[in-house]
Amino acid sequence: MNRILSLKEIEKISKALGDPYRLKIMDLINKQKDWMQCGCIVSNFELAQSTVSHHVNQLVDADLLIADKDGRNVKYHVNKEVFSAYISYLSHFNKD
Amino acid sequence: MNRILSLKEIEKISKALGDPYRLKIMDLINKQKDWMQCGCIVSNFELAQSTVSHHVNQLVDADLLIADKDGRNVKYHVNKEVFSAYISYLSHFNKD
DNA sequence: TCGAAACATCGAAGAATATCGATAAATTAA
DNA sequence: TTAATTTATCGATATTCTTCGATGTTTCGA
Repeated sequence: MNRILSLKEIEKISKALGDPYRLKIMDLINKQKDWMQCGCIVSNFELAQSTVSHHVNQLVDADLLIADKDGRNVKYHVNKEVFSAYISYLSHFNKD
Repeated sequence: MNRILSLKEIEKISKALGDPYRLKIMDLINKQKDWMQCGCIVSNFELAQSTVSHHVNQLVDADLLIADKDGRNVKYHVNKEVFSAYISYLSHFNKD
């Protein structure tokens, strides 16, 4: 049922989460009911559009976000399955 | 009961886990029954002693490892409490 | 006391990442 | 078709990270 992540994927996910803006972007998208548009993210930070695009891309690359292209917009939502798998990996360090 | 981590701490932990060597070091220490000595870690990788020391320090800095100084040795063990708190934070992204 | 052992720290080189402005590509609206 | 909108990409620069060898510090053993 649960997807198993490789060490390389764990590394990529961790790296993606290791930045304050990316953490806040995740939070922002997670707070939305369904999805969130990229332009809306840009307006939340004092960063250039290209920089936000770069950050979001890293989150998509790490499979933490799923991008749905819709016309000229892109909508994002959190990949819960991957978070579960990540948590599952981390749980090894949690057990007695 | 569960410790609450700040965003800054979450970032630091994620960053600490975002490196293949550090992930393997965590694994190595976690597999030990009680604790692990630093020299033993060095012998597991093709890295200079100073580099391993640097990596281990980042893990200690992020509070993922607890260091017990014992004479001229240092013994490490996993900080399960912090892992619990980290997992607890990540669980926000996991809920429906 | 002196030398060896175990880690830490320092300084430097190279690699990777973050950030920006400019521009490109795709799509919608007029 | 043209102009505007949304996002992606590119090239450049600044910062941060990784890694090493050399050296420092502390502690143990002879």
